[in-house]
Amino acid sequence: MTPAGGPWILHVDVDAFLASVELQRHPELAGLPVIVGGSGDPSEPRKVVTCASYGARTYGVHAGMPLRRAARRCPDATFLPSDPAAYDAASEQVMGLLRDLGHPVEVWGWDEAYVGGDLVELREAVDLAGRIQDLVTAGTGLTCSVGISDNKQRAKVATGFGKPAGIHALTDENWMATMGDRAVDALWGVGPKTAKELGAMGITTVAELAGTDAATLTSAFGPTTGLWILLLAKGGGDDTVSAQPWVPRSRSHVVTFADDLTDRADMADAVTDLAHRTLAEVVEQHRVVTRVAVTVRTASFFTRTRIRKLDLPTTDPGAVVTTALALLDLFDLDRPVRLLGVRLELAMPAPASAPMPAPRLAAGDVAGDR
DNA sequence: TCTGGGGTCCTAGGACCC
DNA sequence: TCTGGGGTCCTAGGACCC
Repeated sequence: MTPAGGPWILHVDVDAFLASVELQRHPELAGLPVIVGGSGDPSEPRKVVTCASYGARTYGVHAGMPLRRAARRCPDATFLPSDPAAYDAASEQVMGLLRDLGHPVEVWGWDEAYVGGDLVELREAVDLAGRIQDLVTAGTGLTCSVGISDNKQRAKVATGFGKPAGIHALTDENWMATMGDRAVDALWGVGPKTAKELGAMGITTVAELAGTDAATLTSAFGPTTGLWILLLAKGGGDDTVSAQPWVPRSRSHVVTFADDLTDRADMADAVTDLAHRTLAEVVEQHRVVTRVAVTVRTASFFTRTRIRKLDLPTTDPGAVVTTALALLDLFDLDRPVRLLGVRLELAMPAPASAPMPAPRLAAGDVAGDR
């Protein structure tokens, strides 16, 4: 008998991606704890672990942990600087292998992708998952975990049960038995804040959330979010897999300073530099800036963002930098600044095939009739 | 032991217009 | 002149994810 659900979607997740790429490049470190982050110097303050190998994870080291704490927990680890170009290349290699299978591949960052297509029988999906694992390992030396379900959110949750290097399927038949008693934040898209708010409403488990009526959730979380988390709890989600390349909405850079800035001129210099760097990348991608945002984080971690729309979409450094500096000036800069950031929002290219929308004039809505 | 960097999407509220 | 109802644009802030 075929389990309810399908067509099936695979979520492919390369295990400990950054650390595993480094282990491929440094075979002598195989099996040893490897920690990627910062410039590779574990004594650096205000730097954190970007990725820990499974060897390092056994010491309690994980992504987001300050490097200095990681060094205390695992003094024998090898600390390596982050090398984005190497991860780009490895990622491209993995995604290329996936695409070669002939199914639609939706890339989700460096180390994740959804694979869709006409996988009607669960058996086919499981077979494909196994082939993907073999292919990726043969082609790159990396291992990956694969989750299978009939939508992306549930497939992603399934992957968690397969890690590392495993395959796991979540279907209508095993969803509640597997997830019902777990805390709501086990759902992909439900985080600590929503979990806390749900908790205050007496809803702590996935099964309880799934049994809550829609009106209760929409009044607490709004019409979109309320219905969405209800759908997630029932095992639902987005079931589309698009092979169309992702068009980024924005590009940004932030810097956390080793020592807080107190001099306004230094802050202006930093914002100018961030704006130039970010814009250069935008121009390289042949994109155009529509809005400029500046973020300031003070020593007390108080964080605020100011944003301004440009009069016209532009790639002019003068316009972008001037706007960024004007935004910086909107802040009270009388406290030490820990972080500054610049984000550039980008004009979305018009879809080539979409026809121009026809002008709409409804009866009784004639221009100038009021 | 203090808390990185790069993203996306949703909601709320004010301004403004019809 | 007052009032109601809708719609869009804009910014701020929150939440979440890798």
